Amino acid sequence: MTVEEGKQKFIESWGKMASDWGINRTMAQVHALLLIAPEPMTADQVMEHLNISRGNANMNLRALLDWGLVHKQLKAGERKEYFYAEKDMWTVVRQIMIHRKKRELEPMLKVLDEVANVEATCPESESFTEVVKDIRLFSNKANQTLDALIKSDANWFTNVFLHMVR
Amino acid sequence: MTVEEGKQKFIESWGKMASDWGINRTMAQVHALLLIAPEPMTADQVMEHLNISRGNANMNLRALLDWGLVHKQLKAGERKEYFYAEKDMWTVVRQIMIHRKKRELEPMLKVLDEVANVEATCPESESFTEVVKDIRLFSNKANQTLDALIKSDANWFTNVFLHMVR
DNA sequence: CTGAATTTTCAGAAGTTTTTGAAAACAAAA
DNA sequence: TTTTGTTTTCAAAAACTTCTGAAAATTCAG
Repeated sequence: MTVEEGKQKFIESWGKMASDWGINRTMAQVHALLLIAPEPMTADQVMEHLNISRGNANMNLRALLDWGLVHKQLKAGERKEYFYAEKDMWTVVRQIMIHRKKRELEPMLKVLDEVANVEATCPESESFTEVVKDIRLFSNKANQTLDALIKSDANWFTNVFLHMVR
Repeated sequence: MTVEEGKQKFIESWGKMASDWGINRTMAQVHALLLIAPEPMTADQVMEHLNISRGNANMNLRALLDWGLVHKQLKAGERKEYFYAEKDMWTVVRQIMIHRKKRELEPMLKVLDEVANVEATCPESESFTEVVKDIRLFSNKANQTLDALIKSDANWFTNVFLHMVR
């Protein structure tokens, strides 16, 4: 396999995996492209390399900036913006956790809190309140774990792994 | 809020969250419905409750069985199949981990292995092989952690949490 | 077997998400 | 101020996913 083929394959499969995870395929491909680029790239280079339109490139670069997975670089004397990816995997994962926790886990917790206050009068509702209580407990634990995880450093992962298999 | 409103809200937001995670919204709603149902339900009851077609109900019940999140129950003297949800949250999460690890993480690991063997001749490919090596290390660690996690019991979560915030 | 109840399938319809590309907005240089 | 290079926006088109419903297949009791 040549380097070019390898890059191609990497970008493709990074995009595929991301779309399984509810993340736009193109956004992930742009990320992958910048991850393996030796130098920061312009929007035009991204468009050309991935064969996507200007609008698409712009939107996804913007989203990646917003997620903190890509950064801007301005070169002195140039008007074009250059983009480069955050390459530290631990930081990448942390940014994704922050973003998705806020967007997805927190609203769910809010609903669980609301719904837990249902008057459990009829016996028919027993099952409901019990399941909700259970999920609520679990989700709160997940939320706290994520909080701690986000604050921790790259070694945490290894530490937990060792702790777990021990 | 009445019990009925609560159930409604729960089903809706469970579906919403799932679709953020690349899981079919209806599949998650069927799961939510069965989670809070006091008794096993037939396909007809599911259809009626969620206002979906027979085909849709059938497909999603099938998928849930396949993911191990819902089980079948046959009642003596009845031809209809009854369905009930796996209610233990730890088991639910474990089943999801097993399924997604196989479908999503493992193919990525395979690609990373292949791609890591690219001949790093030109200096241009330095950046590529380095990033790939990094991601590969990280993903393998994640994979091992998941394996251990899948084998472990419900207390693991609490244990790790205590270990982490300590 | 036969026939009624039930489940499964799948082609086309409906719905949703992503992409395009041209026009508008913006920003720096002349 | 005007020109030129660059980024942003957004309505419409394309692509993709999910859902429907009727027909086919299956299952089981009689």
